[in-house]
Amino acid sequence: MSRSRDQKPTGKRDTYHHGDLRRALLEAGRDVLAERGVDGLSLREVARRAHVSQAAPYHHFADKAELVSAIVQRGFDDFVSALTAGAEEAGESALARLTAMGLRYVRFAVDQPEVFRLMFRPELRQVEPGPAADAMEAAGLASYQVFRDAVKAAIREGSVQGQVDDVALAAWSIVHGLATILVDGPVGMGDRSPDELATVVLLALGAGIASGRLP
Amino acid sequence: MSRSRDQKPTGKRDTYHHGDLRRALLEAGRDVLAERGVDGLSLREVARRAHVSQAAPYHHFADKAELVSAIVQRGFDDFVSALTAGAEEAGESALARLTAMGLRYVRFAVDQPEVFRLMFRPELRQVEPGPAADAMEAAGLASYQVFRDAVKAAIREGSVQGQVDDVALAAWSIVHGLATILVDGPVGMGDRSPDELATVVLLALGAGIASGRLP
DNA sequence: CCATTATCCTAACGATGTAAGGATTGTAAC
DNA sequence: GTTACAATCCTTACATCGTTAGGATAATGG
Repeated sequence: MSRSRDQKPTGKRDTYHHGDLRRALLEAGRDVLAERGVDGLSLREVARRAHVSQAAPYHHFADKAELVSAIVQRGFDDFVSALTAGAEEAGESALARLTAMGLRYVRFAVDQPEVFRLMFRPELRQVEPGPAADAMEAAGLASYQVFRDAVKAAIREGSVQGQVDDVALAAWSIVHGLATILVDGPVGMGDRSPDELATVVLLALGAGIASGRLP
Repeated sequence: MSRSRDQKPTGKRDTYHHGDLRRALLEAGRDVLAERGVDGLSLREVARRAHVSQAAPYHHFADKAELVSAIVQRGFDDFVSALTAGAEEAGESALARLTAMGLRYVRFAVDQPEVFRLMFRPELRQVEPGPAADAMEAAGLASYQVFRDAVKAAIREGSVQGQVDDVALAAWSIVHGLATILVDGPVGMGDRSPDELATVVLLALGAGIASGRLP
């Protein structure tokens, strides 16, 4: 009743009368996800951490799916940021930029495995068709576009040969595959670091898409 | 009370007094999984389909996790069978056999997406340490070994160059990545068939691991 | 200042995973 | 064949979850 009145230490409160619950729920959701994994992510637990009742989230998210979808969107945003940041660090060479993106891709997965898993899990994308679904779809496509553009630049640069979509698919596949294996894989990778493994894999593919032997 | 007495049309009944519930539960579990996906897979629903009470499964599986783990084991068995069958069809060339396995890999994922997803989902592998966990671990490793052996043969044959583990990781990554993208992917693949896409991707990698440019 | 609307809470429903205790049936020893 | 034992199954119950309904409170617009 009056408890929710004296809980402003969380920070800003720019929206309506209590606090900006939406953002608080999102943050709490990300925390729970990172701590307890996908199965431990319950709406009630999130509400608990935000110090609100179990039904309060329904004023900001239609579903649990919509909360999850918001977390996923945020994940894709960070993902795209990481990829582009990696590319910019890499300098001018389009091939080097592409490789750097691959490295960041794998690192992102290893650093935030739970978010990464959620991002590529379709049953969680079964949110009611609407703005939430569209936004998540767009976020996913955006990250693919960043990757595809880098491939296109490398082809234009001449350091890579082949059809854009073919090369992009191959590059996306091998990087996504490694990331998935490192995160989910039943097979241990010895004591080699993710960066090391990513380099190995990218070199293998790089030799292929640079060799001009593609149809 | 007397209903469970006259339900023998399901087939064999070689175990204890009612029917061989364990097998029936496994089959029902696979059905539910294929029909309603991972989220629709509940122990109670499985029990319902087997015409037993909700608590009956606990005499054959300690957990829901143990049922799932059994389904996953079965999945890995079928998976290994599919891979080796593909290899045998491919003839003598070790490289051709490796490629054929890649194709089967992707096909398996597309044909049985729900099972495939479960197979590579670690939070479902969080079953209590014990025989069930060990069996599932072994099943996963077995499928990797089949793949790795094919890589080793191709290297011995001379059609592929590089360290076994490096090449195996690259090959597994690109194939697993494509499979995952086709099954989970946020990005549509146009109207090209999985087989077509798998060929493209495998060629890209093949050119790399055959080029001798690997470190 | 007042009505409207947004936000939040309490209470409840159905579904789920799981445990406890009792009933029933197959197996085995006599 | 009868009797004891163990395996199998059922009913009941509890905590948790997602979600809805109806009522309280506080911010906003006129």
